[in-house]
Amino acid sequence: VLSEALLTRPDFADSQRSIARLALDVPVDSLFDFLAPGVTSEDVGRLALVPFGKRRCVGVILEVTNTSAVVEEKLRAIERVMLDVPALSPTDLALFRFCAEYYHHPIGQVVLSALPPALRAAKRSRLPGESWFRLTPAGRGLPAVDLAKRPLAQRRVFERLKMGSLAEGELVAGLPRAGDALRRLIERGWIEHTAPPTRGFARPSALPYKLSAEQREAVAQIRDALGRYQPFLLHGVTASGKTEVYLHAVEHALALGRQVLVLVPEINLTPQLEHLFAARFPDAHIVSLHSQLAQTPRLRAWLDAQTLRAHVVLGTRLALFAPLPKLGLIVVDEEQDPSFKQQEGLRYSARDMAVYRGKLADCPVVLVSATPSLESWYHSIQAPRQPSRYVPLLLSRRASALAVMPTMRLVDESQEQCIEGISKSLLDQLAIRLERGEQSLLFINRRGFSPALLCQQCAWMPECPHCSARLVFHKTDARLRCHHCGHQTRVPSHCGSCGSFDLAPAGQGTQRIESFVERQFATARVARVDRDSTRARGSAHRLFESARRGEIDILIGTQLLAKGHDFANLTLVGVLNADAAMFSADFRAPERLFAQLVQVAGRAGRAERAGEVLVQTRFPGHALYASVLTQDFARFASLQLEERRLSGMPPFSYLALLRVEAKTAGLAQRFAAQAQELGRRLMAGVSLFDAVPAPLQRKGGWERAQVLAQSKSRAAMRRFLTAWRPLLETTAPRAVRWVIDVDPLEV
DNA sequence: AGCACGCCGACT
DNA sequence: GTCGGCGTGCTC
Repeated sequence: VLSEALLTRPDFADSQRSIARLALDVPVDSLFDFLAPGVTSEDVGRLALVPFGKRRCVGVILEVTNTSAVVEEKLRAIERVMLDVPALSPTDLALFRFCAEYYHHPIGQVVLSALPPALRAAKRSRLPGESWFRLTPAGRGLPAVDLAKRPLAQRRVFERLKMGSLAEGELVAGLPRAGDALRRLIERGWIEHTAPPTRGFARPSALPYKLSAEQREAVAQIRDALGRYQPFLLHGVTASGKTEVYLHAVEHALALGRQVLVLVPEINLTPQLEHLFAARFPDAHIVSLHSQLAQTPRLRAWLDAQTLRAHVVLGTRLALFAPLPKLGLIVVDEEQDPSFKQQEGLRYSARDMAVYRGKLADCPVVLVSATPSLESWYHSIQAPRQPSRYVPLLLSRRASALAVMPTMRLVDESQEQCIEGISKSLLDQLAIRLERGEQSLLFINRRGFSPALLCQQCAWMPECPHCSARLVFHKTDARLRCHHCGHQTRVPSHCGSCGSFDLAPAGQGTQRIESFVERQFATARVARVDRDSTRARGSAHRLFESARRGEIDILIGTQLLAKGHDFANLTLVGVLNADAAMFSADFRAPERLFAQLVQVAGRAGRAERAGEVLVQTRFPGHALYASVLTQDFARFASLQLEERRLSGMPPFSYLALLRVEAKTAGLAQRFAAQAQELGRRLMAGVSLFDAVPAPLQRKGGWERAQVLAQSKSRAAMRRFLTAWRPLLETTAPRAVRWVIDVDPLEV
């Protein structure tokens, strides 16, 4: 009787075996169990190669147990634990878990999307860079006689490691078949991988930087917070020296032997910032991480971060997931920038997750902006005893006494003569700058020649066959392009509706402004900066450099141009289509316009010459412009917050958006409506808006609908989504694609 | 997501 | 009689 009972007790039967639970890149919110002989809880966080269906996948070991709910026959064995890659730390895993839970995204996809693509690919050759090795305790205690029996290469490796840990290169120098020797020694448990010794830093070699009183105060507060969790909102007008403040903070963190993570919105900004960091911290190893990096350098940077070789990781939102065992400071520059929110797959906000990561790592998180998001701003103005409070750090003046704020002026388009969308006042000012040998910038957030082609007879306009959008006319290569799906065609010779040959471009884009300006100012050196002109790798950098050297008189471009770049000789900025934001249904449009205008205005007059900004508008009386003109963010923010409070929008509520896509509008709409109905029955402190077509109803051949959920309580929203999602999973027809977007940017 | 299985229309 | 369409279901 006893033996029977023992045999049927699963935990007894299982106590001898080891089962690893892995995160795999499948859209299922569960872990997968594998037989894993010899794997212990020490291996949690390691990557492993497993057979999965007909495939073979890389997964991450998240748990090690000895029981499984899966029937015995189904369990398969791990093929190999990847011991050459260090394990992800418990803190890294905690971040992934939180991310999966908060964004209601499958854990496996969160974990795997955080890994560099080179590690995700199952078939992988040697890791780049150098591994470091050391003797294990068993190796140190190894009797000399045992060693004497080993082949020569193994003995030599062993001898070399007696002196301390070594990089692979030095370890195997001059040894034949050294790879085998290393493997054998690892198998015997005599040597193991280890982290390379951390390099110490010399103090920054550059001259001491003179900080203003405000800057010093800001640095002091961040420095005092090193070693504990504390978010800051570093808010300063453009050119107030925000970068200098966080560089000082970085210096303090490095001096304590901590690693630093710096997130920036644009790939374009990383080389510039990398140079700045390299110059300031010559002894620190600075790596950058962004999606344009080739696989091998990206893997290398990632491993450098994980093995403590890198002191500073600088990158775009994906750098948030870089493993940093000694993380001591996080900086999010231009924290309001929409590019911190990923718009497909795992729809995470790198800024919000950075704050959580700071909590996990017990370190300060510095959000930096001249025009903070209203969410961050609201956190920073709440009563000091509020636990969620971000400590405000204010820089109210430009750093150089000589650099005055640019003046802003509205130009009423309805009162002025405009040629090709440019007013007489702006043309006059451009002429003046040319005469003085100063640079100008024309900002128009629309690439192409004109946003539409218009039949002069019947007002027909070519539209994208896959999207509910007009095709944009690109004159340089005589094509019509869809800016939403990439579809393109030749320019039609005649109207698709009435057959007339009288088709004309309607409205202005960067190309049209460029050609007009070139005609108007024949001697001026004109350059256009948009996604089309900077497609080739490095071309953006070359354009900016050439502008910086003063080889360009008039820059014309989209928001690519608005960010971060300093042109000392630039004294005039013209803004051409600011009004577009007024027609947007999105409740964040004013906030974005304000940020964009302040940002682009910040390009003017960064040195001693005063800058001037002309904003062309048809609505000069609009309330929004009153606060833009003063560039008074606090005033703008308090007006906006009042509106948000009245409308119950964030930061006074939390939003989640169910986005539905299907091949027919009916199907998308039906599922959205059904989802709303299902949700309505669960409701607990969450209100659901009616299912509606998405702002861009058709995109890339998919019809889109959406349901907005709103709640006063973040916890209630989380509970609601947790209950709603399984209902959607079981009821969604296969022809429907759907995703829950938590804290959506545009609704 | 992949990748199989499976059950109905046009082809050697 | 087979090739292949994509609907349905599973992967430890």
